[in-house]
Amino acid sequence: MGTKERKERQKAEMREAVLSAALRLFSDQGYEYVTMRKIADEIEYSVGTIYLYFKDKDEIFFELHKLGFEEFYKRQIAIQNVKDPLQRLKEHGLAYIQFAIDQPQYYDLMFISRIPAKTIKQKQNWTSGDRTYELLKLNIVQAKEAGYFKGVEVEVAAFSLWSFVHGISSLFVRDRLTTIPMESVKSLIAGSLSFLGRAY
Amino acid sequence: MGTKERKERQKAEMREAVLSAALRLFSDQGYEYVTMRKIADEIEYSVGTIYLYFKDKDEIFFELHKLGFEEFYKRQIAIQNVKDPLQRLKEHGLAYIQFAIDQPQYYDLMFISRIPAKTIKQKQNWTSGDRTYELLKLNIVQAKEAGYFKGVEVEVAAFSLWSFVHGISSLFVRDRLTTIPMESVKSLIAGSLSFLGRAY
DNA sequence: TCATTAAATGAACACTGTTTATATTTTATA
DNA sequence: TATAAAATATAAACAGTGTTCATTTAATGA
Repeated sequence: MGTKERKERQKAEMREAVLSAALRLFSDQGYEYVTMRKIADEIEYSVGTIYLYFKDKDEIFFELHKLGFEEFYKRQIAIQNVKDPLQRLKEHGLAYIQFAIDQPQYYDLMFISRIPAKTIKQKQNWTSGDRTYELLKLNIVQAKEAGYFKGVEVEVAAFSLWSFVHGISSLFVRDRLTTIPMESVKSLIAGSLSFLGRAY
Repeated sequence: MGTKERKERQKAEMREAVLSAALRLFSDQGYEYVTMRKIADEIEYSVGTIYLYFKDKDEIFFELHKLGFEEFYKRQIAIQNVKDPLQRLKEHGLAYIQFAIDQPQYYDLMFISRIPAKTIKQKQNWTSGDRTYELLKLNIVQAKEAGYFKGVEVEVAAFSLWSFVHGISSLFVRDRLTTIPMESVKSLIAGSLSFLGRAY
């Protein structure tokens, strides 16, 4: 009598197949090149079928969004073994920017793309993002305990650091640094992180 | 025999009308809501006519891009009368962010929107942007002369400051700060600029 | 076996930017 | 001034987009 369970499993598999196809297209060419018909072709189903498993394209968008944040969080956690609080904070920033460089499409989706109006209201969606932000704040608190960030509120420091790395990342991802050769960009980024360190 | 001149004037007027309609739609709803047909409706011509005056939609995009940079540059210049080099630099940053808050659609177009592939190669396009960047570097040099930014390369400082204000601006423009009430955002921005000042 | 339910389809809708054959208007010349 | 030539404007068409829906096909349980 496990037909119900099997059906649910099949439904999950179908969703998985759609997402995996979307991800494949997405990683290759970026989000705007992912069309419903291309996904349908990829999984060898008709367009209409996708709409039996996903409300609309935005729902697929949001699932990718979630996947991106999971990968992102993993990378940030991996940095937590660095002992020195200051060094850890720097690695944190570096890992942030490196993610944007390695996975520009994901970074775009997560931090730059216009968020569908419907999605905004669901706060729950951002928990994966909040998680990393909490991690950043924790690292700042620990740096404070080690004597840094004297007289700076944690909220202000966190906002500043986020803005900074996001600024660099988004300029890179949206091709505003193309006049600068890639090598120079790397040394500029390194220099900038050092410069920001003076404010700690 | 002034028919040639008149024709040229009429051509310019038509381009002007198209741009002004595009700008109107654009300022109201943002770039993605500007369609060729809506522009045509607005100026009471058929769609095809627009293509006699503009190669494609990107050309209209780029004209708006230029207009935005002009307004942007004006604002930056207006700040140059501030005497104290440090204060001037801060006002510079504030003016930058304020532009993004006042004219989010323009800011988006200038610093966030994907640049059409064709446009990238025309370096000349970015002169208006370069102009402001040169102004920033000049202000940094002058701050250096006043004893700030010791041991920091001008290029690094300029890149850092730009990344910072762009980070804030683009998070704001692309709705990544919606969980924070607007009042808090303002004080966060003020706090951040002060925090960054510690690195000077 | 067969009626009922679920799943999949492909055509259609309304929209997008762009092209093009056709029609209209303006210009210059005979 | 009449007319051929050139410039300008138009509407329809093309290929693409996300989405919907009547219809067909497949799976289910009595």
